[in-house]
Amino acid sequence: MDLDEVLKVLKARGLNLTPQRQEILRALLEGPPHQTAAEILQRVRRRFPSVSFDTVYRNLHLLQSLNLVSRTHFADGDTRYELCAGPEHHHHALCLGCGKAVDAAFCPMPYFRGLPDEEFTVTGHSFKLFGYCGNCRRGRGE
Amino acid sequence: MDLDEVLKVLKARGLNLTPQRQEILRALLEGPPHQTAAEILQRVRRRFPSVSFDTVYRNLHLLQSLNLVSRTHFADGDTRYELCAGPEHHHHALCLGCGKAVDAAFCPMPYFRGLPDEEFTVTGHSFKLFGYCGNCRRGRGE
DNA sequence: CTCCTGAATCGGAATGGTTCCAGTTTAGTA
DNA sequence: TACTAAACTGGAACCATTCCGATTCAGGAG
Ligand SMILES: [Mn+2]
Ligand SMILES: [Mn+2]
Ligand SMILES: [Zn+2]
Ligand SMILES: [Zn+2]
Repeated sequence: MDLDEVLKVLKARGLNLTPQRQEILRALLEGPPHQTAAEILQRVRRRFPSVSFDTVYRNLHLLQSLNLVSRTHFADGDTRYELCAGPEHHHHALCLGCGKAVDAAFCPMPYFRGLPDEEFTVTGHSFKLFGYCGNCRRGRGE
Repeated sequence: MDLDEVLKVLKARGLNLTPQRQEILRALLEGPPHQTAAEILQRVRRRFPSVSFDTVYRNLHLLQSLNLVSRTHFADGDTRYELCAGPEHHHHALCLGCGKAVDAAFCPMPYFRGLPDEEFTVTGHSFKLFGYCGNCRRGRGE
């Protein structure tokens, strides 16, 4: 997943390549994974000090609608964003001690066989694991 | 799951059985499943018009900590609560059209075999399905 | 029954992440 | 270079939830 690749998608949709928009993408590419909107804003403001929250959110929403960014609600309540390549997806294991997230390879959907007696068309799903990472487990009993 | 049963648990913990607390439980028992905090408050105020949001939230938190109430973040963003009997749990299919939730029997955890290469102790999980119920599917294409 | 005390409640203010908005700037095009 | 739709800005608005100081009350001791 590289910057030019993303820009190509945006251009294909006739979207303007503003400097702010590109800087938000750079923040997602070069910063740590799973950043909050505020963290992304802070990073973007290094180069463009006047960027507003509205701009960050507007672009994150846009990128989500293009399946270029995914949003996850973490354990501590805050919402974090990360780049994702197209329709692919992954899930997370969230540490209740330090709040960090680990990407998890497991996806439950292959095991799902449809709702037994309800008429319902499934278009998406969400799966999360909660627990304690090695560090935090040692910091507590056991 | 009946009122006296819950009250027994509370008493066992030395918690006061205030009228407001009992009325919140009645709202959960007698009202529709998956109510928001505001809906619960509205129902409780029929009998106790001066109950505050603080009281509703405080009690919902308390009941969660006792595994008597579970909280779910629904598709439209609002948070809904329901009674649950002890450590048992279930998951939900959420309609993106009307916002309604259907309880789902499927739980993915029996199929989960641990994180491949990460040291992580799993203590909980979350699973949700998104899609369209029969009604809303008809109201759209297909 | 009355008294006492920690638990619980109340009303209203504060919080914080997100969204809205009116006015201004700008990317892309001809 | 001029035009226009798209995008940006700054700050206000929103709204579910939390916080807080003052007040009331449930349950137990005497
Ligand atoms: Mn991830
Ligand atoms: Mn349910
Ligand atoms: Zn999946
Ligand atoms: Zn489960």
